[in-house]
Amino acid sequence: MDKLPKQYEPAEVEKKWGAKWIESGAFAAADRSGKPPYTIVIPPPNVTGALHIGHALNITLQDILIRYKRMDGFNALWMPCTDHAFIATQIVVERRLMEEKIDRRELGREKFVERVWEWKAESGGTIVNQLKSLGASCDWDRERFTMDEGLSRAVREVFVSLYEEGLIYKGEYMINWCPRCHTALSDLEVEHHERDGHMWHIRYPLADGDKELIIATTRPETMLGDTAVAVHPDDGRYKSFIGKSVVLPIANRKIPVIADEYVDMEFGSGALKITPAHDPNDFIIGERHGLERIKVIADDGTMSLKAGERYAGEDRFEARKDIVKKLEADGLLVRVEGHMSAVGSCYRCHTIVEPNVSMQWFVKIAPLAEPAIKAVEEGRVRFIPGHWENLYYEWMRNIRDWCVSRQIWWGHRIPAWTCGGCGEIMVLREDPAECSKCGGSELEQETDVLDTWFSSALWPFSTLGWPEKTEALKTFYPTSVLVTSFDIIFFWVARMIMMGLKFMDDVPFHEVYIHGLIRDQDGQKMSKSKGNVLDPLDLIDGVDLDTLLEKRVSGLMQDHLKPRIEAATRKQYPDGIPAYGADALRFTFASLATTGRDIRFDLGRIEGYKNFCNKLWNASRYVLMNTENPDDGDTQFSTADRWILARLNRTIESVHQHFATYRLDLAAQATHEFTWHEFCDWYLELSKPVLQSEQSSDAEKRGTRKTLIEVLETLLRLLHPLIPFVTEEIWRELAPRAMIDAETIMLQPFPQPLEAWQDSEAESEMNWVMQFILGIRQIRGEMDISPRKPLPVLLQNASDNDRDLAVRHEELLAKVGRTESVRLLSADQEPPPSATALLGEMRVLVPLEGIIDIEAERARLTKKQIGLRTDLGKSRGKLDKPDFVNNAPAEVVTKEKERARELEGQISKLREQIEKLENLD
RNA sequence: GGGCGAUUAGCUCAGGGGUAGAGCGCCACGUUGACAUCGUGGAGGUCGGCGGUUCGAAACCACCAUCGCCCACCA
Repeated sequence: MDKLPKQYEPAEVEKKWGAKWIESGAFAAADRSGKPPYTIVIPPPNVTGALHIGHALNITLQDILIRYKRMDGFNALWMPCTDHAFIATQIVVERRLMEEKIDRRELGREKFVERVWEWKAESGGTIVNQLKSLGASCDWDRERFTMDEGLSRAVREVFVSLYEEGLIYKGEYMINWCPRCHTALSDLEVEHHERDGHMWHIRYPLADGDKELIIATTRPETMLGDTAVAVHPDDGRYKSFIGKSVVLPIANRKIPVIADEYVDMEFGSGALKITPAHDPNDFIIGERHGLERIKVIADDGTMSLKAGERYAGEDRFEARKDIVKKLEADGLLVRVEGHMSAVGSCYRCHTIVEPNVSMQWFVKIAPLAEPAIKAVEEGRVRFIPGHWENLYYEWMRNIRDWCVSRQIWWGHRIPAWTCGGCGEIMVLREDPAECSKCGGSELEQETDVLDTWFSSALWPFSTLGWPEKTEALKTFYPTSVLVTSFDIIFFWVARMIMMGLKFMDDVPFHEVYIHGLIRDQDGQKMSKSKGNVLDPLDLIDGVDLDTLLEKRVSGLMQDHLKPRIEAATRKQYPDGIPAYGADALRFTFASLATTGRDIRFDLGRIEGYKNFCNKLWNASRYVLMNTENPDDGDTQFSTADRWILARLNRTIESVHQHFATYRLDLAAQATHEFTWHEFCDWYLELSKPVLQSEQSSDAEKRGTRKTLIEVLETLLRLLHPLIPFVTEEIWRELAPRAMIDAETIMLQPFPQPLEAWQDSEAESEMNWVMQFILGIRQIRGEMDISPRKPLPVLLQNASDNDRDLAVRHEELLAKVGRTESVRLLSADQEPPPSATALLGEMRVLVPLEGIIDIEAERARLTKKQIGLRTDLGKSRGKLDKPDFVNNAPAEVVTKEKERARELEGQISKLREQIEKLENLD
């Protein structure tokens, strides 16, 4: 076989098949067998750069499922897409512009957006290449981008319909404002982190008289915007204050003391400053009491003119310091204490967000949430694992209106126009030429864009052509399963369910398979700023240390982290990362995709699975070498032949089951176990005596050759979804020997269990052979006998069945177990001193003379005996208890009794054997 | 303040009311015509703690501890 090198080299094979598959059109959805459609829509990766290893996991799991279903005959569609990821992408491009010393504002909106499109082309290309390297069998001809024409039309259609229905409204409300990104954020886009802060206690003197209220605050700078102080109406301490005024320090404004039940009497002094323009609660209280909203912090995070000349233009955190100083100087600061509080920050740039009152667009969400909750309750959408449903319910039942407008440039522009003449606001499907009310032509389009998740929410149907009633939409909606990680259940999954139900009148998918998040070896979440990200391509192709270092420290927001990241990287990958190949990476992902939440990525495992690919490769070389000249004469199948088919059959059954329950880890485990430990370790070894022996007939040889081909060919198909490249490469060589003429394994049927392969008789017979050989090996291994030395073996107390099997499998025992001879002892024959293995009631004896250290054998048997005694003790302990015998199921009791009896038998046989050895001294 | 998850061999993780598992690592032996990216054998765990249910718990229940995560307007 000069064609197949001794070692599997993934690089070339993967490159070759990656290209061929795409050319062949095998990835395209097609009704090939009349089975129903099976659809997965990809969670669209952001066009912010390259995919990290978490994406690679997500992609791999989907590809495994889609390849499985495609082979299984379904009309399998995997929709590829990328997401414009508004803020994230805008930040990336802004940063690149900064490197060129260009400010986005100087460039202007139009030019800036052009630059983003350029970036999108580059980044989108990188991503698609990464996907292809992983073997992702997306239907590439259908590839979409959230901002392409069709999807943008869908966005607009949805926006306008919701507006017409009154489910979208514009208004001035409290929102989260990112002073760096200069945009509103939805509640979800704000991350809360506990931070060390302070609580300042400040005197607010009453306007009349010498009394005062003590106010506690964590944000003194907002006091400049206070328009009231609130106390609880039932608070005896302050009843007399209600309706009076206090003088707001520094600002020297009079503000009223109001009563509101929101105030917690127990907390602090029981008096609360009210800043309706900069605190969500105060905003609500302010609405209740008709309070003025004074916006003292401007959109860029500096103090506004309304904060007074002294502070205007000063950064909000600087102003905080200055205000505290001033209060202290004026004797108005009572005390300061340390205080931990959860501070919100922008999920993209981590700037601390400012609660701000602002004119924004909102989606009225409750009417959409209700049916979405019901869909999950009724099981029309099922989460896997199921406990994620709790999280979904929790959020959906407390959901608040969704702020969807963003003050940035990159994204779907809101289709609303304001007439300069009459002020009419129009929300339209088509760009208007004139005002619908006054006919004026001075129309100004809304500058805001939509939350990126607005378009993602439509993804399952917008990508299939909606609002057109396309054939694709009819065929593939609702999709089958959504594969994603838990962190976007709210952002994306919930919103897709809501929008799908609203606009398609059906759920967008039936199942949501939630997989874990990949963490690094220390359990840390992978992130660019931690410098612990891994590029899937670096695992596939390998990377040297210098390149890896360069990748990890370039484009870092915080330079001071560089040395630490460098040191950690050098320590963990002193020689860079070797090339493992895509199959090894995929198999690793599959085997790590357990039900838990986190996945610690462990290089040890990927190395093991690279070896697995090599093992399969070499097993295949063996099969190919031994099946070169097939002929179609008579065949006779050995027990081993029947056994391996029976084992294969069981493996196929379990793989189907594991795929159905999304336990790809178990599917990987089952195939790994079969391939390595049954097919390679046993069957290939058992096939050698047959193929190499002069004694075996041509029919027997044909039987074994045929089985080798049949098992391997089936196994390749079974493994293909997990490790597509290496299986395809081998399969192409092997297929002609299996009389299969086809271009690709990808479209071959996925193996099905066959009744004809079931064979429990062969399984128990082979079990005997294997136990026999294992016994001999154990003696060999523990007695330090060379594996090459053939051993004479004597059988004592053999049953008829034992005799039968020993004769029938003499050849296997000789070649695989390396026995020199196997002789039966009759009942009255006294065996020579021997090393012993037990096989049921039979003793397998290896005469010691000249071979074995008697003392060592005695020690070995004694040790074994102690182990068995411990087990027997436990077993008897159970059987001696009447409670057990009376209450446990009869079946269990019987089994336990049998077990005890067997242990007793084995112990006594060992004892006799030990005694014999002792008598030799 | 609510909620979720995890805790099993040195490491990474499966499992699951009746005999404690895998891979890697470790020790010993071994270049037999698929594979040294390998083979054979071996060592290694009172399954986080304390109770409860049960004939029987590592598994089920309650509580606790540790770690991780999500949600949350107590200033």
